[in-house]
Amino acid sequence: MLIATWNVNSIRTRLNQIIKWMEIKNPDILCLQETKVVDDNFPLEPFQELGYEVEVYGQKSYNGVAIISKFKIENVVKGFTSKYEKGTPDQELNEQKRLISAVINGLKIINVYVPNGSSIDSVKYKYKINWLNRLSTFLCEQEKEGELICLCGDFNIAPLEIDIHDPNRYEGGIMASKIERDALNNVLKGRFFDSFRIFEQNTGHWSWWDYRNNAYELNKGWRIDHIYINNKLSSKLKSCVIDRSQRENIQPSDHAPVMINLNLEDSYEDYFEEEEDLFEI
DNA sequence: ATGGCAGAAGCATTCTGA
Repeated sequence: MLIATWNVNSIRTRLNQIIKWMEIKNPDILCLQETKVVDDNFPLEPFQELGYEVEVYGQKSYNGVAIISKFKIENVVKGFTSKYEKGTPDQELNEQKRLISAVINGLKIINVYVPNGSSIDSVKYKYKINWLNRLSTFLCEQEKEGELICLCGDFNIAPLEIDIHDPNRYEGGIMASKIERDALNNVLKGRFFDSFRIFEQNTGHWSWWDYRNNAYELNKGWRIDHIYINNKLSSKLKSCVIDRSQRENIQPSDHAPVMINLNLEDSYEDYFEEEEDLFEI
């Protein structure tokens, strides 16, 4: 099963290149961020014509996330589910459409667009940390024994120094500060693993290049788009790649898609569980 | 230290992103 995440920086502007990419790569599940459109104006038909189901959670101009899937999308959750009343922190954190979750083929997909935070002295930075802390409790609420969970999206955080082209210049700043990384690690709690780092330990691999200053041509990038998988899934992970070719499109997104391949069939664990079930009968 | 590039809204220019 192929699962991809892509900050497309406007679904309507990027539609044709996304469709073309899907026809080539044939992902089973595609998680989008920064769709920048209200749900009624999301272009569903091109994806449906390719045989996909679509669930969207967007707003005007900013943010917006979507899950596109070849398989039935179930148990959709939009925003942080909350039993609290208006005026609570949850309401403020849900005003920006940044989280959509669903169950697909028994696999829980959580697609996030983490706030950028602007700069570390900004109120937006506080919002980012608050948002990540709420994501941490959301994830705890979502975790069930034995469940397969994939947490992916644009995290706007370089997890390590090696995820920045010029750490001397950027370490400690926005997307590279200790407080952000601690908040991210508190979300992951040691139970979720960075798919990309299971296969690649070297620097020089980026998922985002600034539109400005010729950053792509100079290969001055950051790795801020991630696919995290929990323990249960890690034994099924076959690959994780960043498709930087999409950053070379005419009028590209500033992000490249990231994709994992999971082998959900024929795993030893599944076989073992089947045997266990038979034994119980 | 600042701006640079891009998209949306909406029609000149501002806001936001990372």
